[in-house]
Amino acid sequence: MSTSTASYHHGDLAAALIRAAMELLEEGGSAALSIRAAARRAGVSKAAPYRHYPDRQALLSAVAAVGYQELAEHLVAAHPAPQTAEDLAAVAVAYVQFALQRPGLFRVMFVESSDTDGPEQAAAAGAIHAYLEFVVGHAFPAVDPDAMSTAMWALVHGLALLHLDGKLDASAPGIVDDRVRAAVHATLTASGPPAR
Amino acid sequence: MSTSTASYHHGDLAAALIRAAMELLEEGGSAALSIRAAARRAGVSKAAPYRHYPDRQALLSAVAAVGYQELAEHLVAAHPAPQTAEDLAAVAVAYVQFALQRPGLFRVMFVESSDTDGPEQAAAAGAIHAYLEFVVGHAFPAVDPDAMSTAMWALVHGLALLHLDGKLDASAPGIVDDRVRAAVHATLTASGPPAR
DNA sequence: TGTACATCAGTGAACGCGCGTTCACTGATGTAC
DNA sequence: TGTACATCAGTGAACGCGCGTTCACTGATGTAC
Repeated sequence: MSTSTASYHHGDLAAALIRAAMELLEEGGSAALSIRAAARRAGVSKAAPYRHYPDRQALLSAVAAVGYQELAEHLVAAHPAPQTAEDLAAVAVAYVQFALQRPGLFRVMFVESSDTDGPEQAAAAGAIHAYLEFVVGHAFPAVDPDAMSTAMWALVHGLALLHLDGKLDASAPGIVDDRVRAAVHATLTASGPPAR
Repeated sequence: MSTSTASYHHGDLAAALIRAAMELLEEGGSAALSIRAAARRAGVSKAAPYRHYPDRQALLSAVAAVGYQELAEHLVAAHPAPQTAEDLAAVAVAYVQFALQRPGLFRVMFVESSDTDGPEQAAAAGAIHAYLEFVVGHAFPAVDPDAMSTAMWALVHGLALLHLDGKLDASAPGIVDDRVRAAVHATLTASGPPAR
């Protein structure tokens, strides 16, 4: 818990606070992430964080920024250059698994922001969208690539949150993966509406 | 604000508290919904709500139950018996609009529950899924109806939350509707993955 | 190489806040006879 | 029809909580000369 040198000056409090905040998020959800709790966990006084973050929202934003970074890495790791529907499904599974494994972080990234999401947040969201557009466009040349990639993002995002919020059964790990894959395939292999 | 008879006994505090809670939700989001605030708004002492709801969570659950009812009515009103892709898109638009018009309520219904969601909540979620399955199954006989309806739900749910959380532009009302319709059509008219 | 001093990153006490919840209570209601 | 009494739905004061944030402060660091 303590750094190598137990000095008066912490050394890298800014980063330590983000780390502490992430841990709090994993343990107690976003409600558990307070400036005071982060300070406590970093072994520092209640007021110390204000040297690095002007207010609570700033800390939240910083955490979210790191989260976006990690999500991006996680997606790329699932499949660097998806070509087929299976590849795409693997990326989708990765997205949902990220949310399920780090629900607090995921919520801070996507659900807590609305009010004061800085340019970082907006850029990160744009990056995700752009990445999906690229990936979907390559793997799946649809009639309307923009609509298709938006749909894909909404699909995985919706699956993530419905599982997270207990609206879809996520009790066993395999179930979720299968459901995500099935949903992606059902979406991609639809054959058009019936005659009217 | 006051009921017809300004008596010591309220008359129907249980319902009045739900109404008050809904208003608070519209105005300040779920964070603004406290037992105390609801009591205040209903013109009653802080302790009075405990005659009707054992704790905060119980009030939240009651509010969510009403919300599910209203969402169901809203969807049916959009189209009683969807047959075509357009009909389905109309229902999808209704779902997203419900979320955008009543964000606080929508969040309580879907995002606040996880811990202690009673059987009501589970039943309501099941009802939504069943309704979608019925609707999607009739309008769109896919290979895997269950996967297709799950995908549809996740799609609209994801669209709702991405707009709600500012990840997709929702500044003008028409934009959202168009985007939802485009996403639904892109999903339903996909023509299968490219050869591999 | 040594010292004076500015700057920086912490401390700890305090402010005021709204919250959930409990408690002994009291006024209103309605029912048994 | 009238009265005694049980029950019910409120009151208001109080508990303890953790929070965000501010403030004057002090110890550590590093730089100019």
